[in-house]
Amino acid sequence: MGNPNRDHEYLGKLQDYYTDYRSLPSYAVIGEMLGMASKSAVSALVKRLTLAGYLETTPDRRLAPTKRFFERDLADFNVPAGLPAAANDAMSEALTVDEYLIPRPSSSVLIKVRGDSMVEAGIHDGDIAVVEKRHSANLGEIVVAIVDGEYTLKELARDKQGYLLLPHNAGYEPIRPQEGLEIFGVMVGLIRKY
Amino acid sequence: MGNPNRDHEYLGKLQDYYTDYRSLPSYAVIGEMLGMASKSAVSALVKRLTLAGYLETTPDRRLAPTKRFFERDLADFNVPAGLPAAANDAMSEALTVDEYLIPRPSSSVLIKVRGDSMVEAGIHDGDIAVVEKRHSANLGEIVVAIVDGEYTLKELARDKQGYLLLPHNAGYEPIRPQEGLEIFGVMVGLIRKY
DNA sequence: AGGTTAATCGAACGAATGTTCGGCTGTCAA
DNA sequence: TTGACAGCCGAACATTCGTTCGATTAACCT
Repeated sequence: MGNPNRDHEYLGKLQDYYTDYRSLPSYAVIGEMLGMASKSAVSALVKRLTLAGYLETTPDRRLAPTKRFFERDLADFNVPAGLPAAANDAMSEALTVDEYLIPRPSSSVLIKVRGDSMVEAGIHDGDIAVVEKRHSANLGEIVVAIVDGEYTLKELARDKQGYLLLPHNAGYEPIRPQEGLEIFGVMVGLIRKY
Repeated sequence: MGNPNRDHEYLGKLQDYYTDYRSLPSYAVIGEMLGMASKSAVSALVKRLTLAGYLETTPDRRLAPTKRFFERDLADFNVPAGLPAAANDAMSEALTVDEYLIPRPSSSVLIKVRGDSMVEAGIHDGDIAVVEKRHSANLGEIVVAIVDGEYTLKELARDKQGYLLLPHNAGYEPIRPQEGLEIFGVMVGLIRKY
């Protein structure tokens, strides 16, 4: 072959570039970066990396990194033997916490929780709730509702008299909305910092 | 003006797109996405978003998101009554979820919580703990400790007999390490997904 | 040695890119 | 009402994009 396979090295430089700019350069610039004089060489490289699963083409024909693009060498991890199940399985395919918690940024809002009416559901004062804006919710979901002009975080429930909002704290009473119940959004995640 | 300022809405759609593809579309595609018929409108929008600090241009003239692009609006819970749509006005600050939770990536580990020994501290089975690797901890901190070769998440405490690990669940007994107590790290954050 | 194949070069090409400028329209303040 | 102005349209434009194809080079195989 013309050369030992330097694709891994090339990939590394692309990863560095993307880390710096959150964007991939054009073929011309890639060639410059990697020391290639022709764009056709870059084109071939891109084909190889695409085949290997590191790059892909968006529906509108733009070059974009795949999830695998962000994989790091296992050697970097240096895991002590017997580490408790690291959260890789939980985070599954997400590369960042942000992506894990917020799949649809435009319809999600972060809301700081005030009060202790939900402590028994593991939601404390000062926690941050990830709320997906919706006007409907299922029973049993934790929702941000607007009751008498005030925002409140409770579990959505219903009995024979209609909908009601359940706190998760023995010291609080369920709320029965007087005039209509308006749902602001549904809680889909929780963030806490110690 | 020709229109109320919809830039925030436009930004949201760009964020959604980038979340899906890790790449920004061309002006033509942006226009399609946002319902603009002319690329010049997109060009103007990009200028506005660049001025506002959400976008930037790489050294080789490619459009790229900035760090601020990934910030999320954080609303406080007791927002004054008003139209639900007006809630965006009540944003107090903005933060990036990753930086907020993981200030020191190289020394932090995500660990999935197993069991219910800490439920009364609002830590449930299946939650993900953000753990900062350290070999020492202060009393009262929640730590990942290694006891008899097993990893466990508990509060660090001490009495006249020495160190002990406190569960936060009435059904569990405190653990008194037999031979030495090894600290793996300290819990600094919590992530939960519903 | 001869043959094969992978990686690159160099040049040419049509398609797509982002910029620019004049004109239109709806909103706001005076 | 009038004027200013922000947002958008539409078209023209030079630049840059990524693709393609034939030729060249170097490692590997038999």
